[in-house]
Amino acid sequence: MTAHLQASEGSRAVKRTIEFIRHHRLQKGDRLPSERELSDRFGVTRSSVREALAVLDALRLTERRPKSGIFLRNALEDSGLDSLVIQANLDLPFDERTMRDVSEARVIFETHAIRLACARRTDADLNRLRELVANYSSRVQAELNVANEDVEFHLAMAAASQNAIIVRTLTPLFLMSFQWRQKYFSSSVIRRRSLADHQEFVIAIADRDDIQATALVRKHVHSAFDEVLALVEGNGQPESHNQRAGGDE
Amino acid sequence: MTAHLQASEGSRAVKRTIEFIRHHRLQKGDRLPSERELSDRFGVTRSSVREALAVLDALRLTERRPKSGIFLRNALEDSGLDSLVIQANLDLPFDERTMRDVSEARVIFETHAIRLACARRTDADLNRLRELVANYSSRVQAELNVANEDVEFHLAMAAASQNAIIVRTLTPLFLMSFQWRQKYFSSSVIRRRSLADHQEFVIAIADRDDIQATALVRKHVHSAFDEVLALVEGNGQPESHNQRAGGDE
DNA sequence: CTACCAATCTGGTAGGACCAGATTGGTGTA
DNA sequence: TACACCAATCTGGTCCTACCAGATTGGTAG
Repeated sequence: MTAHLQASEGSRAVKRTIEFIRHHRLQKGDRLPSERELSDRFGVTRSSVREALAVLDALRLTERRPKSGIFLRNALEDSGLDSLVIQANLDLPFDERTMRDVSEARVIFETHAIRLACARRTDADLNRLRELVANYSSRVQAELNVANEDVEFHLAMAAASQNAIIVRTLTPLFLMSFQWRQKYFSSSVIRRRSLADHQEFVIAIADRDDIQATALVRKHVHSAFDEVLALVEGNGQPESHNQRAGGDE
Repeated sequence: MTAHLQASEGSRAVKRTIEFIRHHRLQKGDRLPSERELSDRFGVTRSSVREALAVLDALRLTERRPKSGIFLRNALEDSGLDSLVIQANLDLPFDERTMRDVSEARVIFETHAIRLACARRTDADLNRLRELVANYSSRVQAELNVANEDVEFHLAMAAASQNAIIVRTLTPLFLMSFQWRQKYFSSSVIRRRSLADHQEFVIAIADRDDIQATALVRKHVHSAFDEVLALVEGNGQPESHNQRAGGDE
């Protein structure tokens, strides 16, 4: 449901193009090879390349100038958050700096989301959170992975802030870390600890206790980040790595 | 440089598809017409439709299931922030609720960005901010629009937080409001007031005075939001409006 | 050295073709 | 009547070819 089981040629082209940009250290304003050359280089049709470029355009990474060429609008590091989700889905690695920034941003954003949730949450929000915790709990007892359910719960908390933009901001931060999350929750101990945290979250939000709630965020996210950082350690830098980038097939 | 002067068929197809989703009130899980039907309906080639769908896929709005169909992955309101930028570029309107959420989110995010900037800003950051203010000032005196320069300055402040994710989060919030910004800064009085604010920002950041800096954010953004809301007032709700949706040309 | 023009290159768009799995509706059987 | 099965149809995925017209460029004439 989350991972693209069989990557389409379009997705491949996106990945290859991003790798190309990284490999050649292209900077803002630099020009990419023409569509025809990229299609040769990647071994796919120009149609597929064009689909990929449409995506990169939407992510504000490239700019296609008619009758002229394809140019880098922003450095890879300056594109939108959604591009991080895509890079994650394509198994492109992140550097530690990015992960650290994501963690910090998540604490900040989620802290405020929770604070607002404490002030504005409706009874419906509360019921939904309780449902999610119940479901989470049953999955934990069944020794199932709860990576999806964890995201669901945290987004539901964010939704209780009644601010859709905050939810839409947190979403990519969760999605881009889905793979780490998957590994993270493979531990039964961690699943149980996480469940306990979630239960505390619900209590705090029910009591509108934003002091307790925000403290929980810090604890919850930081402990998770430490674990994840240990897991991902040694996965490789963003530069010059060829992780499963062998032949065309 | 910002607005696409002549929309490509691919962009048109994106716009038409979003309008289709809105018009038919499609919800998460609903199925869209086939590519071939959309291409008929929009009067463009399937290639163009496919480019558009690739974009909508990247924005996590749709999901293409091979040999089956195109389905809505999320409601329009739940897609990523980048989709808001695209909607803004396509002249698709936002409802007041969204604008209010954006304003609130911007205050929250930017407040934290400034706080971090006060703590972490380097001398280089400070120099850059001063350069930008100088440029801003000269443009104000020349009675030029400073919509671009305003975004530049605020993003530079965010960059001084040394957290790239925060910058990448604020970017779409600025970009999606570029049109309002354009109108907003058409007033000479507002340009001067904004310049004064910016100068105060630099002083606060130079002194690492996060109390003053965060207070400035609130004042700066709120006053701007009020003005903008007045400007946009009566632009129409997100439903059933046909703002310049007449003939094909 | 400069001005100018034509060959070339580039993105944009159209249209057609084939593949193979998903879907569906009708048929024949129990 | 109800169910199982199969073939026609539909769908997304990919490839290929062909034009168009503006941007670019390299060589040539002045």
